[in-house]
Amino acid sequence: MSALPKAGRVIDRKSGVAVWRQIADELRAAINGGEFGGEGKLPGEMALAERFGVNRHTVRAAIAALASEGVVEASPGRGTRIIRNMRLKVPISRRTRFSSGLSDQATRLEMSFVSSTLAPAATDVCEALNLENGSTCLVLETVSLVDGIPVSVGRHHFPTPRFGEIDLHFRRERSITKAFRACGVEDYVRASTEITARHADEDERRWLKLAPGAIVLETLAVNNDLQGNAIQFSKTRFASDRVSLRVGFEG
Amino acid sequence: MSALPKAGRVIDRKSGVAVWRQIADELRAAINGGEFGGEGKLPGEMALAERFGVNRHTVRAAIAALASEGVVEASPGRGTRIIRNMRLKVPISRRTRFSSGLSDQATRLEMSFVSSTLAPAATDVCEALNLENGSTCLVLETVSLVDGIPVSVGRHHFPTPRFGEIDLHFRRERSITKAFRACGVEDYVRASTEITARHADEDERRWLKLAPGAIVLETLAVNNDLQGNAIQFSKTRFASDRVSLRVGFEG
DNA sequence: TTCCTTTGTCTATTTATATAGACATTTAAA
DNA sequence: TTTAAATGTCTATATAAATAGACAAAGGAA
Repeated sequence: MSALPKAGRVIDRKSGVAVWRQIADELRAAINGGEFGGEGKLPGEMALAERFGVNRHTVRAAIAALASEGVVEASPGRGTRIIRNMRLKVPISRRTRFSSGLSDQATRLEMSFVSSTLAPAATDVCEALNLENGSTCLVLETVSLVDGIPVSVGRHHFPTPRFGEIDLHFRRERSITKAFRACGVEDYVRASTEITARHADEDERRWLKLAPGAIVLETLAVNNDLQGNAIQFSKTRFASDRVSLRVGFEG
Repeated sequence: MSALPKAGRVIDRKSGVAVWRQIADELRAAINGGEFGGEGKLPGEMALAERFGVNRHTVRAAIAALASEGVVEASPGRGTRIIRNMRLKVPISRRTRFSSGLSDQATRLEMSFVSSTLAPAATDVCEALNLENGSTCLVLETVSLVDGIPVSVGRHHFPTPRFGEIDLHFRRERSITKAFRACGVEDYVRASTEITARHADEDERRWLKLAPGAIVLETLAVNNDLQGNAIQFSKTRFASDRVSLRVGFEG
């Protein structure tokens, strides 16, 4: 829609967002978009300052933020190298489990246990799971790491008494699919998923090691067993600059 | 995960995001989450200042930002009323068209024409549509309005020569489904969708009337005709605080 | 080596953000 | 009408962000 080439200044100075942070976000997006992929390093600070129409020191602040995220590494004389530039494609389809669709994109996949609680579920959870209002659910909280980098935090609700001890199985197996199997559920399918985006809150920033102001993609999903009973309600929040959600309808 | 009640201060002062903007985003999220739904108005400025641990003037800056977005309206003596608090649920399923899944949530649905262009398509578009690299596509740009509020901007690619004049049909019908029908496509299905989130750029802010720093949900979708030929590649960007994407697998 | 480029560090100045307090204005309720 | 509670508007001050310039230090290439 814009007639200008992308060299123009895309900085908004009345937004309540510091210029260095806007530049850091632009650069992160450009890196993830592969703009500097060939060389593997950023243009010089002076060149970036000219490109964004700001002072060199402002660019330095942006680069410092990216360096503290582990995205780039600067060294005098050599320039600023790009460390991480891939965005994981997370499949969202009728039958995808966490690990199966990712194994070709990463070498090390973990789903770690954070906590588990037995508590009455909120109204929306009960509705999603077709439970009577106030029913007790087992709530399991997890963090998923890909090659050691946290990509998502999940809060999973399971109806009791059927899955009242699924957390024990999960802690042993580190897999929800296997934990289900240990509870007698051979297979399950995704019934629905709702996706929103917003700024990460304090807890999400801590678990996902996100910079303040970062964005999370939140998915609300319901899984059914093969008899059509709702067996899991999950709220998963992905670090949006590390993933893209890939929705497929083939399965 | 946090043990504190939500009254605690969630403001990050080294984030590069102004405190008033953080508060505005928190309040918008709280409004959309229905926290003040019962009364239909915000707590007083002093109460909010105490809740966030900031000065009253900082809260005022946040409320001014929300007022300019049309989310709230303040008047002396009466307080700050909430104007808009609903988040549209946009269905993403195998067979959903823009208007069909939304008609029960809004009274007025429009899809307006912005521009159309005939041009060689980029590599990723050609791949998605199974075209030879550099093939010419018809590019249609649209804005979708729900009850007069813009919720998404779309850029749709159609292969030529088959759909070289679909823009004319769209301008007459204001519906992609009907425009397809005029081109001899009786029905079509969603083949894949990829979803990401990021900050809105200048053009998106203008078309969607978004505040600086706002978030958009971006979907990349491919539609096939019933013979399995890719006939449409669409990039749609939704104002994230006005919608949630509802993925369903029933159809 | 020498030269040039690149990042790192310092000082200084200007502008934007945030806090603090005082007081006016509007509205609804006692 | 009186009172209380709410937003609106001003002044003043402290802190953070951004700009500007100068020079040091490290790395790569001729």
